[in-house]
Amino acid sequence: MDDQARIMQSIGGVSLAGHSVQGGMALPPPHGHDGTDGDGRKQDIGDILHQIMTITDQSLDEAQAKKHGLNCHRMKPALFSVLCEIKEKTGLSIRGAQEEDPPDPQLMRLDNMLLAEGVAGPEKGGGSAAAAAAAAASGGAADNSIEHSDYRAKLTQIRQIYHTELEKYEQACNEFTTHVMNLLREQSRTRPISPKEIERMVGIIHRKFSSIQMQLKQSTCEAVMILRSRFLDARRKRRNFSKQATEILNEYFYSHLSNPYPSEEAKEELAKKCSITVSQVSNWFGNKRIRYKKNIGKFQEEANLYAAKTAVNAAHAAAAAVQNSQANSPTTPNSGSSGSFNLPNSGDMFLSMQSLNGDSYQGAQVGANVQSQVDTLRHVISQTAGYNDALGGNAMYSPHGLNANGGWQDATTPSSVISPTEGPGSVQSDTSN
DNA sequence: TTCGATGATTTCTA
DNA sequence: TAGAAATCATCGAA
Repeated sequence: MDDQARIMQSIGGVSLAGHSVQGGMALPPPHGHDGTDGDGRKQDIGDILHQIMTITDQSLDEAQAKKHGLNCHRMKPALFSVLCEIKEKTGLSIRGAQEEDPPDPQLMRLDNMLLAEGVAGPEKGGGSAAAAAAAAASGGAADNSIEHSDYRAKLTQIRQIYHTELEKYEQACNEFTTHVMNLLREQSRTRPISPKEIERMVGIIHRKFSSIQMQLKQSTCEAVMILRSRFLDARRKRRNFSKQATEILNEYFYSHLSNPYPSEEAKEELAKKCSITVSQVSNWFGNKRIRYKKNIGKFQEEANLYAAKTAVNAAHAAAAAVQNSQANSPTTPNSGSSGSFNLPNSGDMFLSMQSLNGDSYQGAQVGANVQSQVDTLRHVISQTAGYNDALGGNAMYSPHGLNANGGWQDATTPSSVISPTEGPGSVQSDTSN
């Protein structure tokens, strides 16, 4: 029987983890032996194994001394090789089951979401894209910009916490990995630990830490989702438009009552003037049309007010234009551009002014009529608490813009439409009473 | 706290 | 796709 076989026998004799060691092993020749003293070697191996098995029962100093003795033992390299082979074989079967984990789809989803929200990946304005999308959905302007910046600030906060925690985890992971590797390297001198095994151990540690990271990512995603939903919910938190904005919108509405459908350009202009968005202008006109139609009586007073207001403005503009016209070319009052009305609110107003006396305005006649209207209106405004009182039951405006079907008449047929901005004419006759 | 006003959203239609 | 109509949700005055 050769050395190898004898070692096998001995190992088998102590039931070393029940492993049967097969295959050729290149065992180094035992120190100081020529391979003939079989009983002596058997005794040696028996001693070594006995020492190994009883090492836990010994005191630390004693064990250290024994350990040193074992390390120096002539049979140590042979036993070490056997253990290495056993470990290699058992390790392979374990590795086979554990290696090459497919990427976790949940982790991928989390990563993608964090990237999309601007939490993970390079700094790109703290998820400004997401915030902008949400802001666009909300259609807000000034107020939303506040909410937008608030959203960004909170997202930046989440991003900072996420990165700090991630860094902490990575640092802890690296420290722990280094520590374990050092320990394993240290231990590899006394027990068989292959570099592959160390690698595997590192992999296990990394997997453990990435599961912790996943929890962090999950929590971050939840935080972002909550923030996002709160931000989007804020869309419903409306704020009333400023008084000025409402006035501008109302002026347009009542001066275009025959066809209160502003064009895209007009909407943009109004949005600009009112510091709101085009969609808010659209909403406002949508609401206004519906509510006006539903309760015309209720809006009568408002209509009167705005009609008068528009009339005053128009009259001012007209008077100024006439004055200019007269100053520039007294002999030809209606020559050039100054002869025609350049009203701030064109459309109905222009039409109503044209039809004020049945004919279109010309030259000095315009000046006289308009000035008279202005004076009358000024008088009414100064003498009365409000148009309603002054006008009594004689409404200066009646909602002729609506047709029998409840819809607005087509703006392309203004001749059949009596605009509310006929106000000046009506006012003149009404107040003259 | 109530209630009307009002901005926003949703659903439907032409 | 714009607009009508219904509805929701909030604001703000009483």
